[in-house]
Amino acid sequence: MAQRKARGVVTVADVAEHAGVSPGTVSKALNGRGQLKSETRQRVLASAEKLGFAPNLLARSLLSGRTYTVGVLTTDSVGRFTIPLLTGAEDALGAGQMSMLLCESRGDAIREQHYLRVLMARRVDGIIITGRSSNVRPSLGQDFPIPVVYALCQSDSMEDLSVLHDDEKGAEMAVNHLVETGRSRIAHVSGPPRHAATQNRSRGAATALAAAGLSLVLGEPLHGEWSEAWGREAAQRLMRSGERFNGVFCASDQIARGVADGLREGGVAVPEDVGIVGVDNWLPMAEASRPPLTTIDLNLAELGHIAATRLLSAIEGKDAASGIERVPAFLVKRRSTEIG
Amino acid sequence: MAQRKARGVVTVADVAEHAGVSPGTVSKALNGRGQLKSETRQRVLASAEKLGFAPNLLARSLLSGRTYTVGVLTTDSVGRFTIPLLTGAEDALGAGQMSMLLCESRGDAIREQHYLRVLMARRVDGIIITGRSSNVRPSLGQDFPIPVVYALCQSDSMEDLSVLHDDEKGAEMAVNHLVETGRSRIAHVSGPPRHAATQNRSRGAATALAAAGLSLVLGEPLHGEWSEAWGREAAQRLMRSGERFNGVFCASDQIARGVADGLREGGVAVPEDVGIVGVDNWLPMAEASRPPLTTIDLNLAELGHIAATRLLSAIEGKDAASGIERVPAFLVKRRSTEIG
DNA sequence: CTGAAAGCGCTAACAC
DNA sequence: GTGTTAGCGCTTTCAG
Repeated sequence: MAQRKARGVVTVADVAEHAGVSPGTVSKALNGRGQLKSETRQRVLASAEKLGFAPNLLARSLLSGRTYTVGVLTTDSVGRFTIPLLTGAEDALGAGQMSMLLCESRGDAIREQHYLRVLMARRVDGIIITGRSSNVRPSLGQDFPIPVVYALCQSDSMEDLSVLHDDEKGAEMAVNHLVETGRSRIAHVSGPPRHAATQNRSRGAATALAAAGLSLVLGEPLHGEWSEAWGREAAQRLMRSGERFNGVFCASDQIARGVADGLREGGVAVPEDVGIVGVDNWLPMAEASRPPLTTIDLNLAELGHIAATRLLSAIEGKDAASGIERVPAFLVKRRSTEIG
Repeated sequence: MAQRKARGVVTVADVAEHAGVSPGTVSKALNGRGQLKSETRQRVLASAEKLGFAPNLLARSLLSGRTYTVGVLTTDSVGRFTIPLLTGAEDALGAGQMSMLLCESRGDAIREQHYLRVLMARRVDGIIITGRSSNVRPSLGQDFPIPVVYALCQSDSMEDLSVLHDDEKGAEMAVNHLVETGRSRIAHVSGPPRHAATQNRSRGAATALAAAGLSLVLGEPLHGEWSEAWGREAAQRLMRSGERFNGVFCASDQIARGVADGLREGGVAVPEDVGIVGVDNWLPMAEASRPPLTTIDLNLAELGHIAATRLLSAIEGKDAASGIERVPAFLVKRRSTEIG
C-alpha cells in the first residue's frame, strides 16, 4: 500500500506504546472490560486522549460482525414524505449509535438491485425500505439474509413488517370532526381512484359517515389529481351541483386549499358556511391557505421512529414483528373548521 | 464471538474451497488482477456466483484505508432545499461507487461534534457539510484530517471550498427578464433583511436595474417574512402607494404567489398589467399559483452534484479547490410574465 | 492484573 | 499460473 501510517491515524498500538502497556490492555481500558488496575486504566485513557485516538469502527465491525449501520432504500426519490420519516428514523437509530446509509433507487428496479447488493457488501445490520408508492410492492423475500422493515410502503408479503400511516382512521377523524362541529351535509374531494391512499381515505370517510347516520353529498367521492387546481374545480362542481353542503373532507391539503379558494371566490364563506378538513398537515399549504386548514397529520416522523425501532429489535434478535403496523394519525385544528 | 459462521456469509475461503483453488487466486479472479488461466478464472467466478458470494467491503476497506463512503452532515434538519442537493450528490457519488452516510445535526453544535466523531471513526473518505443557514458558518479547520466540502452553506474560511447557489446572478436574470418583457417600473418584494439570500438577491436586482438605466419602484426593497401572507400584504402596499409599477421581482416563490393573489384580488391583471418573477422553482407553489410563476431555479441538484464531484477530486488527491464556487441559476418561464 | 497470540475477511507481495 | 504468507486495526481468549 502506498499510504503507510497515513496522517494522524492513531491506532491502539500507538496508544499502547505511549502508555507503556500492550494493545490488549488498551482495548480493555477503552471499553471498560476485564480487570484493570484503575491507575493503568487512567493512564491509557490519558494517552488515548492525548494522541487523539479514534477507534477504527471498521476493524471492530470486521471482528464483531456488526456494523451498527442500517441501509435506507427509498424506492421513489427522496421527497416531501420521506423527510420526516428519515428524521424519525434517525432519532431512534441515533440513540442506539447506529448510522444510516442512504440510497435512492428512484423507482428503477435495476438500481434497487444494485443498492441492495451494495448494502449487503457493506454488511449493514438491517434495511428500511421506504417509498411513497402506497400501493403494495414486492417483498425482498423471507430468505433475505438480514432484517428488513418496510416503511410508508407495503410489502406484498405478510411475513414482512410494513409500518404504514393510517389513512382510514385519519379519514374517520376528519369526518368526525366535521360532524362534531355541526356539519351534516359532507362532500368528499379526493385523489386519483387507483391510489391506495385515495381508496383508504374514502373508506374511512364512509365508515364515519355511516356511524353518524349520514351519507355523502352527491353520493360519491369526487376524484381528480392531487392538485390545487383540482380542488378549485371540485369546488365549482359542488357549487353548481345544486346540492346543499356544509362540510368538505379533502384527501390532501393541496386539494383542500384549492377547495377553500374555489368556495371563497364563489361567495361561500369558510368556515362559516362550509367547514374544510385536509390531509397531510403540510405547513406551506395548510398555513398559507385562506383560511388556514384543519388537517390530518399522518405522523410520519413517528412512523419513521417506529420503523427504525422495530428494525433494531429484529437486529437484536428479539421477536421480529410482521404484518402491518398502522401509526395513528392526529387532527390539527385550524380556522377552516372553526365555529362560533 | 457468539455467532460463528452466521447465516449465509460466504467468504473467499469458501469460494476457494468450492473452486479448488487458494483464497489469493479467488481474489485475483474476482478483481481481474494478476495472471490467471482464463479457465481458472471462469471456474472461480462460477463458484462465487453459485455460492452467492458478496465480498465484505469492510475487510477490503480495512486494508485499503478507503471506505468509499462520504458523510453528509446537514446542519439544520433535512429540508426542502436539501433534497435536490442529496439527489445531485448521489448521482455524482454513485458513479464512483461511493455511498452516503447521512447525519442530521439540527443546528445543535453538540450533535454536530458527535456526528463528526462518528464519521471519523467510520473512516469516511470525505465529508459534505450542508445546511440552509446561508449565512456563514465556522470552518472545521484546515487540519481536519479528511477532505471537506461545504454545500449550500458557506465556510468562514476561504481555505475551504464552499459550493453555493448564485442568488445575485439569479436576481439579475429575474430583473432582466422583466425588462426584456417590457417592464420598466419594477418593484422588489423580499425576505428578512438579515438573511444573506435577501441581501444578495437585492444586490443582483439593483445591478440589473442600474444596467438597464432603471431604478426600483419605491426606491427600496420591501422586506418581510418568507411567506405568502407577506406577499399579499406587499401587494396591498404597492397598490396603495400610488406608485405605478408593471413588474415585481419577488425573492421567493411563496412571496411571489402571495403577490400574485394580492394583485389579482385588487383588480390588477397578471401578467397583462404586471409581470411577476419568483425564486426557487418550488413546483407546488410555482405551478399552483394563478397565474403559474416565472421563477429562478437555483439549480440545487447541480449544486449537490458539483459539491460531490469536488469532494471526490479532493479525496483522490487532485487539486483541492478552495474559496467559493457559485452554481449558475436559470430562468423558468411560465405565465406570470407572458406577453402578447 | 497484564501480556501474548490468534483471528475477523480480504488483498498484495513474494515464492514456487 | 497459482499457492503461501503476512498484515490492515481491533478484540478476545488464554497464559502467566
